[in-house]
Amino acid sequence: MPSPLVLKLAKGVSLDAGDIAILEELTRNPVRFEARTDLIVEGEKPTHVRLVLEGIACRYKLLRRGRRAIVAHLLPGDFCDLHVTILGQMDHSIATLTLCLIAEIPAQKINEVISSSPRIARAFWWATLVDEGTLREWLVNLGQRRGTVQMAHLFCELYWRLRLVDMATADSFVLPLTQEELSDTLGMSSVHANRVLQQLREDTLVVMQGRTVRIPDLERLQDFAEFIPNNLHSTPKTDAKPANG
Amino acid sequence: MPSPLVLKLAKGVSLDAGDIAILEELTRNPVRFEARTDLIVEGEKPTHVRLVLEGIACRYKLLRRGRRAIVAHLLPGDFCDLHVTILGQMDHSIATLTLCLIAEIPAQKINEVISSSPRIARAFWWATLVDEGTLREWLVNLGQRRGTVQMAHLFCELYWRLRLVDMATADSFVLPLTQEELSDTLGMSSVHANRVLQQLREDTLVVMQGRTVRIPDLERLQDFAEFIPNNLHSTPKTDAKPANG
DNA sequence: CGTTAAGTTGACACGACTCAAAGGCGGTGG
DNA sequence: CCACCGCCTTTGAGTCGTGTCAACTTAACG
Repeated sequence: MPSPLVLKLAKGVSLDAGDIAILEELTRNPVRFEARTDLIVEGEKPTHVRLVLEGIACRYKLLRRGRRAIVAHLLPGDFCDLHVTILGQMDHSIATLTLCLIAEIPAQKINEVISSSPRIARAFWWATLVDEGTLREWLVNLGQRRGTVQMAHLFCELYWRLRLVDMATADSFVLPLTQEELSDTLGMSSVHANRVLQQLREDTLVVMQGRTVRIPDLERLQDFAEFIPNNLHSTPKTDAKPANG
Repeated sequence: MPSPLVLKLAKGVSLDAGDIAILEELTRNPVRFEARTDLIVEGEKPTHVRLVLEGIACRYKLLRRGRRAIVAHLLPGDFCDLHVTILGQMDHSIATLTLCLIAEIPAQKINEVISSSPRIARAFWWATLVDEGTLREWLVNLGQRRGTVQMAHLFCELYWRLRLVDMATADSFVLPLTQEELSDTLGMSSVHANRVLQQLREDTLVVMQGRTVRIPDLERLQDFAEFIPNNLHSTPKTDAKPANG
């Protein structure tokens, strides 16, 4: 079974067998982290490049009055700090949200890999740009939409991103986040997150069974959420059929 | 007089005379664009790499109900679309806000420059990471703070970023943006932006004289705004004295 | 079966949006 | 030099979304 890194990068850049072998090699000997564990804390200087193989992690910042802002979700196949070694110190922290398997790759190893294959170098750039695009999408979401639409948009994004690494079925995915964690990413109170979720369920835009989120009508949810799949740069351009069902 | 690109990059990475000459070369023959002109529109595929030399531009997305979300301010020294040629198409548009001088650099030229000097390559990476950090900072600003604090935070950011390219004095800078443009970046109505500005002036956190913003007490404004200069990765680490007064 | 974390509910306060209209300011042309 | 015009800024009033506080219910786990 291919690593999520290969699954993801292959959707943006075409890789040959040699590239894939090199990438798989990077993900050997992952380290296991319990849920809610800091991987690196604001102010530290990262020494390794980290890569999520299993589970969900997040970038976050702590603010006054005990508030926490989650500024990114790190899913399988996502780098935590590719090239951040260039900056003096972390401007945010990274923590696991669920139980995670993380590959820890020496920064030097990354540089070797980049110079060994221009396709891999390109793939890493692509991943960086996709992350940046996601960040802009979040910015629009937080700035311009109200609670229910925000939450719906987040669900659409998670659906497609998880789908990209074969972690979602055609109409559902597992979401192991608490309402408080959702509220920290959308910048709303957890009470309001709860009410927003109730609203979405009442309108049957989503159906929640335990920790799995089912989307009865993806078109309808995406329309409600003003969600444009293209902006993730990794979703099908014309139809909604993913590469690996 | 050095180009803003050199001024900016030199604060993150040490460059030698040869690097500087190469960078200056990139900024020859800029093109002039009137205020409120689209440079590139969502969906297009960029052919050139653009660089702001004078004026202020922005990244933006158009949304339903005629709303516009500004997701980044592009100041002198900022790249518009470094490496975005890797992605299929633009997921946002770029437009000037004021009269601008823009350098248009063939993508191939960028690649040549990067391979000619590892220091320049590093400097470009650094700039990309700084942009990403700014994006995260905006995310926190939009998600977690209320109107007046948001606006104060934006002013702090603009102050330091303009200072970086010698476009701000010790306690003031020129802000040629309308209240509507400010409101589009902070995700609030222009009416509310107006009231928020009145509040800041009443508290003498800022003094506005025409288009110049004066900050009587930077410490006080930054404290009010929860602004942490370090997060721009380009401001002094310990004291608040900039490199070029 | 007790304990703890997560989810749910209600009441109230306030920030922010909307609509609508009036005032200021800088341009342009007569 | 003044009148006009358009764009930006400012104001007011009413509505609605969201935050806060506090208590209660449910689920998870040993």
